[in-house]
Amino acid sequence: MASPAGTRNECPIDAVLRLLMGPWTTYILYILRTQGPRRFGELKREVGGISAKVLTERLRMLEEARLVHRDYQATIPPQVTYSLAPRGAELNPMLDALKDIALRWQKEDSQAAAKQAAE
Amino acid sequence: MASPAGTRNECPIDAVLRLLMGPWTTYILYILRTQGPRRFGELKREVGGISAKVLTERLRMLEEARLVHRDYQATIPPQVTYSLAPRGAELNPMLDALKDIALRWQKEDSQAAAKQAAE
DNA sequence: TAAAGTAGGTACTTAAAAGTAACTAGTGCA
DNA sequence: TGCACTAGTTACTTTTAAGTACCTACTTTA
Repeated sequence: MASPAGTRNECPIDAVLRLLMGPWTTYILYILRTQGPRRFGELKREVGGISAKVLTERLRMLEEARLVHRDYQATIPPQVTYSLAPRGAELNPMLDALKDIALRWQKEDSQAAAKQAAE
Repeated sequence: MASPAGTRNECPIDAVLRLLMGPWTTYILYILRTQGPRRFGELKREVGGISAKVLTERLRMLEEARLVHRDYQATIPPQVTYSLAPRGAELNPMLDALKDIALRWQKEDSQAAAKQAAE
């Protein structure tokens, strides 16, 4: 990935998009947003299909970016709970706006496809 | 990329994010948004560092998603002009909101880093 | 005559990301 | 006794995306 200095490397929009882009990421945030705090195992089951490795990677990245908060209880067995941090909640209006657009486009496209099929 | 059916494959937010996520994509849209319609070669020079292959890929993808409009004039040499389509403009409020958040976080983080260094 | 510009396409290589499987420690349970 | 549970980690393999380099046809310009 060349991306010479002075172009997109310093673009703050890209920095945020890079957090959201990988597979599963928005889905993880969606679950924490709508279902509330979740433990590692619950999250893994609810996301469905994600490996422990990738889930850990995503959570570590989101934690480092302070979108998600990690609460570790050193009980036996250990209990780790993830929740949406304030910064994660700041994304909500943006994600809602994005969802509106995405749903509208999806609807438009399926209507166009149906019209196409009827002709 | 496993992503079993019924999870993120059908998530419309992910469908839109997948359009924006690759390197260069938001930068291409940014140029069309702020500088207006641009020809292929101009775009390539202004993005700076992108290869013709990847620029073509991105433009084809954005065209297929109807975010960008491609105007081909079969002159010699051919003249191809790309412009932001209505759908591309629909993203503007969302991208502006994202930019606000991204700039705020960047500022917060650099202030925190400066404070850290001063201690 | 040869280079440069037009808008790409094609083949090949490389690097990053994702997936898979096995492993950890300590306890509860059958 | 041995498996399952907790929340991961590690090593290895595969897939995907991106980068590099070279090619096209036709014209203008030096």
